[in-house]
Amino acid sequence: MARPTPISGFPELLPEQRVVEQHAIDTLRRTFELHGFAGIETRVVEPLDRLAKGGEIDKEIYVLRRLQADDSASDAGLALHFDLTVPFARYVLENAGKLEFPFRRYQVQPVWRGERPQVGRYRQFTQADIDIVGRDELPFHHDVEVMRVMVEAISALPVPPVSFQLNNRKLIQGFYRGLGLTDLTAAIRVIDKLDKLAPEAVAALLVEQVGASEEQAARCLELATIRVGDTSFVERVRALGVTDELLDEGLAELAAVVEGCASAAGERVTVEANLRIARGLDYYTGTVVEIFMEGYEHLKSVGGGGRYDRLADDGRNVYPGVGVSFGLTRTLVPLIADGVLAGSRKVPSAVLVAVADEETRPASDEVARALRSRGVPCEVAPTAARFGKQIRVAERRGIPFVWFVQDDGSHQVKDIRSGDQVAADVAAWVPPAADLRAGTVRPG
RNA sequence: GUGGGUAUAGCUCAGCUGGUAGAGCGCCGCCUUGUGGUGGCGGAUGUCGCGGGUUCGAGUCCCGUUACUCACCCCA
Repeated sequence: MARPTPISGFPELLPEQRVVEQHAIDTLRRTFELHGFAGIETRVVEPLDRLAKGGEIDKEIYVLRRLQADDSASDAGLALHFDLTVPFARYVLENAGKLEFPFRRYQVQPVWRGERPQVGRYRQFTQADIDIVGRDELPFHHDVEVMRVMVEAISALPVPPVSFQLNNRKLIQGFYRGLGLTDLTAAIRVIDKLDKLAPEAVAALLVEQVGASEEQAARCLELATIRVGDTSFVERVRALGVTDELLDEGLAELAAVVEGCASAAGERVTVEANLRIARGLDYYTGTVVEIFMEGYEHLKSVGGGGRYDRLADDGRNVYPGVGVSFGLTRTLVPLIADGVLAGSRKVPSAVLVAVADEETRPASDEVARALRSRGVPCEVAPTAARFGKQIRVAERRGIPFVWFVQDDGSHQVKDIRSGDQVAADVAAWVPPAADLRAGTVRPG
């Protein structure tokens, strides 16, 4: 059979690359759990009518169908989830009686979208989400909290610096209302084009499509170009002379989030108020965030999220939520491809136990057993080849140590990077902590 | 969904106006008979994406097809 070819948009990693992803997941999980977020995993399918809400994303949904399905099949109308928020909202409703609110959870799972793949854009990709959801109400301080947790989580990853660009929908909405603009959605859509169009062109569109006066359009642009790393945006917005209650509320909230995240931020993660960030999705009602990675701005955001006052609604209760999503695949796959990140070795083993000849393989097996009993990952040489070849087996796999059982029954362990070989006690030897497990390295 | 590019060894690629396929790296062996890496010598490997056409002859030209890839759209 001819060699199979990859399927575009469905990335697969080699073992030494998977190490990077696994390490990132472990790191995120540690931070999430430190903050009391519970891990859940939802099924990968949802009823199609729950996923399809009339958005453009609809046509990107993969539906599930049995090859021999007839119309009455019970799996008719199932589809793969395209994010983790919709399944989570459903999960909350389904288990509302068994969950404690406010409920905080993290979730790291693949999602599927039938888009045309490109760099950083896949049809199957893994997201890491954290959300906090309340019943009927969710105090604002959770907005600050959830952003802080993600700032901390990403800070612990060995990725290039990332930037949290924060805004608040109340601020935008209040500003536009105070300005006298009515079609908020249209205005946001036009402002979003600042990426591609010159400010003058955007202003023209505001006049044409949103019905703004030239004066109003100018004000909108002034707002949209405010971008600062502290709370000084409050004064700058006020200076624009628009007054509105909702605007005040939005300003206060955004200031609180920016300030709250500042102490968690550092060299690896910066936080800014960027008043042109809106996010396309309609369900955001307050805090919004988009995350960008330095040197990888062409990927667009590597994460995003915000506040949604109606995450879920069962008719009796509403469940407001606030959350952030981090695109693991989008972040990691390009970094791995560029050689920015790599696995430290191809196998978990820290030690290869050499085999002198097949008659003494049991002695080598015994060494491995002893090492494993102390938590040292190791494997026994596949063949009793010349020692030079056995060392090469280790070298190819990136295994740092080779263990030899001498003819007289004594033991030696060799660090094949330095060539140093020393006597070792099979009942006590452990590798340096840095060599114990495969990890992520930055070759560049 | 729309438009462009590409497809040759494990990898990166060369192969001119058509004449039975190459390099570098990697891999294997030996120099080196129980200790790798450097060096020297030797060696193996391809349905040239797939199908059809033109031709005495196609990796090369034409048509089709599939896959990958880039851009638009949109998003993590």
